[in-house]
Amino acid sequence: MAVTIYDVAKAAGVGIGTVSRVINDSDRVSPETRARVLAAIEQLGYKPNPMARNLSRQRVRSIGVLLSFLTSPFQVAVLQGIEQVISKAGYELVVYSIESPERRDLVLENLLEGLRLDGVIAVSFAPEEHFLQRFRRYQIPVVVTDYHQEGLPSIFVDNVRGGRMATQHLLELGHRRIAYIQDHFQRPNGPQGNWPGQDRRLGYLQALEAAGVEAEPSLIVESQGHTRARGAAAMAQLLERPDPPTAVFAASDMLALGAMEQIHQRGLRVPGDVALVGFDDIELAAFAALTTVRQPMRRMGRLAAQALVQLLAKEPLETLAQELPLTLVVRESCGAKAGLQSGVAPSESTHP
Amino acid sequence: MAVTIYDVAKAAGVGIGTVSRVINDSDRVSPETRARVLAAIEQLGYKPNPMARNLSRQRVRSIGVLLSFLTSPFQVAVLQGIEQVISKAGYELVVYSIESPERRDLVLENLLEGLRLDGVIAVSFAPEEHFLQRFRRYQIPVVVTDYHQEGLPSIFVDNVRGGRMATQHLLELGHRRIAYIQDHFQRPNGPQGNWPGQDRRLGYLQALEAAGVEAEPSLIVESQGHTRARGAAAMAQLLERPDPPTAVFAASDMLALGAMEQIHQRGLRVPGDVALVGFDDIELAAFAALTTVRQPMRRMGRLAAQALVQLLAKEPLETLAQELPLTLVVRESCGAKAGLQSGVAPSESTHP
DNA sequence: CTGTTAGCGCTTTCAG
DNA sequence: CTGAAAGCGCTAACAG
Repeated sequence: MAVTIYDVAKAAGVGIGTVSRVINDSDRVSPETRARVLAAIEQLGYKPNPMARNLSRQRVRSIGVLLSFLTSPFQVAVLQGIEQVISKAGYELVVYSIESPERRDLVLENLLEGLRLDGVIAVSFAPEEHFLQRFRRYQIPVVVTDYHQEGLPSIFVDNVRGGRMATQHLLELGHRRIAYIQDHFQRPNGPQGNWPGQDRRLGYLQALEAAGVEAEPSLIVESQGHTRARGAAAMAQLLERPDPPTAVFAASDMLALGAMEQIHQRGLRVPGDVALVGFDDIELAAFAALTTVRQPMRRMGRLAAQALVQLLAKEPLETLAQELPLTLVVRESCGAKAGLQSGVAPSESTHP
Repeated sequence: MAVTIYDVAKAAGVGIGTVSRVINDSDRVSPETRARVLAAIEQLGYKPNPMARNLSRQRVRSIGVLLSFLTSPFQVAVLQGIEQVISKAGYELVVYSIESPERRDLVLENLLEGLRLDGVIAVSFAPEEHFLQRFRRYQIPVVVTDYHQEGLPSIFVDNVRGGRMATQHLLELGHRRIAYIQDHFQRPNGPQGNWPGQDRRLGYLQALEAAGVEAEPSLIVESQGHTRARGAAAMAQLLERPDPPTAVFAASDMLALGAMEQIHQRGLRVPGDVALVGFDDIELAAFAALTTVRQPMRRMGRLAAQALVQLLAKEPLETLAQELPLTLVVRESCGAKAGLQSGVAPSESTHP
């Protein structure tokens, strides 16, 4: 096999304990000894074996990210932010994709029983309390993004406010019959039973009420997940009504874009016939000239990863809850004016 | 600590070797003994410790994916395909993002010295021979996607043909001054020194030649990487010429979309003033109504992962090289006709 | 078929 | 400060 700590010890004429101390450069070792050991390491080309290390330490120096990977560009953007920070901090990034809420517990279970990760980032949901307890027992910090969980380090936006912003925008445009396309999950994403889409709906309702517009329950359509197909289906449902809405707020850009397709397919135009507002500001949104509420997605990921890295370094966090700002991005739809709009910068541009 | 193999052995009244055999259910153990052990396992809630296992086996039951993650939707799509298969096969998915070719060797180095992965998938490049040798020595299979490497399991498309398809399409439309926007890397992605973008250029040149059109070297513009900004810059360069091209073939959709933005920004239209063809057929392409050459991205990932899983199961591969088909997807640009086009189905739709 | 015995390579007490 | 020794929990020979 490869060169081990024993070889180094022998070569340096010290005990393996000393070598261990040197490579973990924490403990006190006399400068001379250290130098000798370092020389031996250098000369032998010694590399500590991570697996042995893991077994001893009961940790693997890698962090897990839980997300419904295949579903949403939003989550991919968050992941990108996470990756930036994590890899720089020298951790491995293990990605767990969860297709359905049902699979979530299974994945969490495996994750707890499996290789012990150093930390976990949950995207768009918070693990249930009994899982959190176990993570705590194993001393595995958990950070949550896109979801505000009391008592847990969370990076999030004010989705209620976001829902208000979107709806207010439509109200200001003069719309009164405003529909909401919500992402619907079978069960809540966290103990509180609320999730971003639900908070956005709350904001939507608040805005309507503030404007003195009575909310019509049938104008709230639920679609399973954030795909274009779902958005299109929801929109179709709305357009087939005898009294279709004049404006639609969708819980995500993907849903909104699906809705937009549907609108165009019926020969209608955005915003001429139906006004549309999305949520997230994914890259696609700029291309489709979709008006939307922008979340700082990559930043969310970066901050979450930074918080985790800090936690792992035993540094205390200044704040458990970090709220990030939302921005309403108003664009003119492609349907309204020929040509691709590029008046508004695409979300966070890729930095070189 | 948790319950170990010793506890199980004691409870079942057998030796740890037997327990080990049972949990690795490979060897011959008498049915009764097995039943007793299984009962003890069940009763004690025993879970094998992956880290101890790793150390013993010198393997970690996880596969690494190397890609330039932040850069391209194409690679994310491939990753999605990989994830589907890998997680189902019970492996962990470790993502390594490589921002620049220079970092590549560093990552490979760490990967070889670090936790031993069971297998590796390289997206859009092939590790150099000396790395491959080391992987071979460690018995870590390597599969390559989006790149054809002799002697290595590769999933790929015929990029030369793709380049030809795109260019022929433009030629058939009557264009003669056709530019090519290439992704340029500082150095080749593999021993052969060719990479998808270069092969596409080759196809471009072949098509021109076959049509009796003399290629003009200055119409080939190189841009670093696959971002919209790069595409826009390249397009700007082309449009500022006294004799701009009437058509442009870009090495990727991202580059093409950047080009499209630039074209629109100058008040020109696609394809009216400048015809445009991209490559990949990422989801954005459908929205921008971009004509493009479609690659089966997710399938690429799935096949690569399947090949790797097979290799890890010591099953021989039927074929080392798997070529996947390309499709020319013709769309009308948003600039040509108002309204979002949805005549052509978006690439692979997300399955429920 | 099955128990025993060595490791795997490192971390971490625990005495010096 | 440093060496020796005891694991970490499991796999894999090796004798029965």
